[in-house]
Amino acid sequence: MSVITRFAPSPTGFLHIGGARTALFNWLFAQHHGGHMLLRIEDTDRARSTDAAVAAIQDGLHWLGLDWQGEPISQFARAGRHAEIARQLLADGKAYHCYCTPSELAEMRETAKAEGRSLRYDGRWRDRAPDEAPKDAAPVIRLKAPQSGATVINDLVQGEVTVQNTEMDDMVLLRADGTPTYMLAVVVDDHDMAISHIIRGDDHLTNAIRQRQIYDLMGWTAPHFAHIPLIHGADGAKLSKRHGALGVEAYRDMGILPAALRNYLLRLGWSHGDDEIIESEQAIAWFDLDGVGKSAARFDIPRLENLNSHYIRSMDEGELCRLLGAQLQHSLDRDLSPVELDRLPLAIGALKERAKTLIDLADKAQFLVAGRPLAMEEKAAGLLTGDAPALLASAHVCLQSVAEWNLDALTAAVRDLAETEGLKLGKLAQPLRAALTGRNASPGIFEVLFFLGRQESLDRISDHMA
RNA sequence: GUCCCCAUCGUCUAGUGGCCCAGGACGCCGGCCUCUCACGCCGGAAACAGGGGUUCGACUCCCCUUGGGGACGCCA
Repeated sequence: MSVITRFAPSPTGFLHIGGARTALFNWLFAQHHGGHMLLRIEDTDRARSTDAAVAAIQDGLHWLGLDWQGEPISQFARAGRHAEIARQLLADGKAYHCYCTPSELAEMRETAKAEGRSLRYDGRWRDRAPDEAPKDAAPVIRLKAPQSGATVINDLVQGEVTVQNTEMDDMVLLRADGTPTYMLAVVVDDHDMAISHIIRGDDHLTNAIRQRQIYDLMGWTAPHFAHIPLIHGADGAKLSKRHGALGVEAYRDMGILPAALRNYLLRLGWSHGDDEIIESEQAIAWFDLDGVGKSAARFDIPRLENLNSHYIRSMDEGELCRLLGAQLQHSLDRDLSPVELDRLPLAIGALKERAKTLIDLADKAQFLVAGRPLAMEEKAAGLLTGDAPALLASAHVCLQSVAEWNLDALTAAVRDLAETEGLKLGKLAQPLRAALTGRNASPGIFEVLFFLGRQESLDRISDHMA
């Protein structure tokens, strides 16, 4: 049997981080087994579905590097097929018309709550004769669910889950307006699309029991279920808007790399021994459902940033330069000059060791594109007091005479100067750093001189010498 | 309220009855390296929710309690 999974978001917003992980697991599982993933948009709630959300979800998936087979499938477009199944169930005596009004149902729930029972529909139309139906009311179609025994699913993550049928009511399949409910639509679509494995959040666990009843009554073989635990916010509560960054594009904007987010999301709820750094190719080879844990995980930004810094350091430098250039242009709100552009590949190796995010990287590259006179940070300004200006004047003279502006020559020149002045290197390096970068922390001072070039370096030094 | 699920360091987790007075990673603390900041390296503090069983032996199996989460819509 070939493996076909599906990612089935409802288009009511961006690609939620939890949804992203669900998509990743579906994708990985399909890839691992040589199958493929389908994308189905659960848009049967017309009032809440938007095209913008559909686009945002696809963008998010693309950015994350997850692909699916064929065109996205609109669930709403298949409403006719769903209704057909509902009518078939009705004709077979496995479903029935129910004429309860919304207020009647609300009342039912309240009474049940007051009496401490579960909030279920009481099945009052289940066995009524058709001629008792009110003339002017449109009915819904409800499933005639089994009333005794139990319904069981063998979940690939959660194990065997059993619910007594007395705990469940007759769910609505088709609304009074003839449109299908989610519960019916998922089952029909998953069946028609030949989905072999349903991998989704465990908030759907009890839904799986209800869906199982439909499969059984239709005489269909149910797919394998795998309900993965939810992701919680850093405070342990359910992830919500109050926790800030939620959509994958928010992480992109924070300067997180797709590879890092993938690795992070993978390790949230799934493990392979003590392995931490797992790139996609390895993940595909290793991923399986038995590595998925059963308990919810909290989202931890420092951990994500740590992984991100790893991927920043290990990614192709040319590609990283391109990302850095784009980020710099964005924050500067101007194009980079050819001279500035040329500094990027020189400095990228030193810069990437120090960055946790792309934003961070651009910030640390700031001195490469800053105009004179340099804006001084407070701690840098402090390094330029006392005999620093005089020291810088000596440095200016010394550096002016450097024949070849390369790392070796610059290292030798600065070290020699420190020695002749009788100073520890730090005494000279810090004022130089301040003058050259406007900060008290940067890549090594010889490198900074090299990246900036002779003219720019001398100019920046002269701005602060006595 | 009813039903379902879950429970190892602050966080993510390894652990499938003896290999565990519990291992790794992030974070944190200390040190080394050092022109600063990072990187890297070395070291440290830090957990089996509680109580009963089962067993020669429980982190591992069973039960209860507690705590957390989820579901109870003509939403998905």
